[in-house]
Amino acid sequence: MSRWNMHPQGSGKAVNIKRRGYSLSKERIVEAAVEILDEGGADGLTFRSLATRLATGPGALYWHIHSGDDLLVAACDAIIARTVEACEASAAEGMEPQEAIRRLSLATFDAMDAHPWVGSALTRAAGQLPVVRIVEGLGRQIKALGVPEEEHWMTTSALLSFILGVGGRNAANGRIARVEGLDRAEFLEATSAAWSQLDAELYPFVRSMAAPLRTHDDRMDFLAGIDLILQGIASARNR
Amino acid sequence: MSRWNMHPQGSGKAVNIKRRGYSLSKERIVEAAVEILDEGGADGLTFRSLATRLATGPGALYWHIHSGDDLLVAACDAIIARTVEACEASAAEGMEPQEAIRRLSLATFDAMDAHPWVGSALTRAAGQLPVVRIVEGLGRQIKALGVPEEEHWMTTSALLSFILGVGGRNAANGRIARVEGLDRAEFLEATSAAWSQLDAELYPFVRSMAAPLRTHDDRMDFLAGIDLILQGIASARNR
DNA sequence: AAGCCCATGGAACACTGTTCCACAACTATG
DNA sequence: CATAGTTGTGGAACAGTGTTCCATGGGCTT
Repeated sequence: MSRWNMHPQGSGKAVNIKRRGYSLSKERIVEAAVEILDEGGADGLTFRSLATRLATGPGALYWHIHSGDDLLVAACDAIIARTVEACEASAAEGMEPQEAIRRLSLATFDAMDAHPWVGSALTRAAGQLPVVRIVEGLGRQIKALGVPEEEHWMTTSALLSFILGVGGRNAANGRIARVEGLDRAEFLEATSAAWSQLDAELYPFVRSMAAPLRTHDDRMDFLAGIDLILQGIASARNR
Repeated sequence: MSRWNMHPQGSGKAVNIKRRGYSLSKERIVEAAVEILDEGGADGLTFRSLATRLATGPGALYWHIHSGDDLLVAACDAIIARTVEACEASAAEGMEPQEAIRRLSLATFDAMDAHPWVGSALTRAAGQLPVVRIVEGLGRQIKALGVPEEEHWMTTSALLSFILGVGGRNAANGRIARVEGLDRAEFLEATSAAWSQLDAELYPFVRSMAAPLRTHDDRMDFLAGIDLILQGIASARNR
């Protein structure tokens, strides 16, 4: 049931300083978790590594956090919350819905690019707060776009799936590259090399993508994908 | 480096019967892995459970499989290979590219629906054989659609991201439901209930989606999303 | 028949998430 | 001010994981 609790801070009462010079709190734990995730990816975050960084034992963490999933969702939400907030704060008054969707999507992409673990965490946090924040931002604009009500969910869901799909893919790439000890360029180079050696009869298209893969721009492709969907929405309206 | 090996069967020479009445082989191991995955989800597959089912020890498996990732990718490919193959076999001669894309996408969706673990495995197998199979199928049709060459990768990638996004999301839902001990209907009910209790000021849109969420059809929404992208592609061509 | 090598499967290692509990530190009460 | 109670702590222990290692067995070649 705790999975369905949408309010990550709990009752959030003030806590006093304890023996270690500062006390544990969900905020402080999540903050440390984000640092570890940024440094070592999702595989680097364990209750041991987190406890070590906070100079405590694993058991103490469970007083504030109910499970590993809970921790990951909270860390994810720490990033997404500030991303969505910053995006809304900088939104102009009379902005076109399409432009607002582009901005929110790009902001999410950039957040997942800066913190690759967010991509996979978001997928695993289906229905949880961080996803809710994004859906809310997208959905309002879909509504403003004049999409018929019975298509609100389908349309929003399509955008969300695309965004999470890209994020998940990038996260997976990052994870593999990290395990393999490669940086992004080397990883693309390796994939490209593997693709160019595929059977020419069976995989002509993928082979022909080996070269473009090396130089393509993830961010531009992402935005182009968003525009594809937005155009699809627009053309569905004008029929 | 083994990660880049695109040929899952290795040299694949015939193997003779050994002491257990039948010998281990990558095919047989993968077959057992798929059974375990179908029964218990991704969390149910461990080298121990697999070894037990095959009446051997974990060490023996490593002679045929190089790592857990390797195992998951091979299992995933076993499903995707036959899915793509069946789809191509049933494709009519003069079929419209759009229709071919719809069919391949739906076939992939249905495969991920029948084997929910495939959704997450596919994401983690970025650039590997199973993804290559899907990209090849999509890409050919994109080409047939007359999309300009410099947009081939972006367009194919957009479709792929959407498909993997949906699959990943469904897989995550399934995983959570399994952990929580819920079936699909109960899971949707729980999510819907949680959404309807969100702050009305902060999340009006998500709240309004609580009801539709309960009755929506994943498969129809998926297909509608594909059509959105296809329409986007078409309208980009006619400008 | 001897030797060889592929393949096997069990033990061991270093890790994981999670639970448990003795105990410390702060708060409220008599 | 002493005492009792509550909240929080952190280390130990449990059951499990992926992976490596290696003594041993089976079948093939010479």
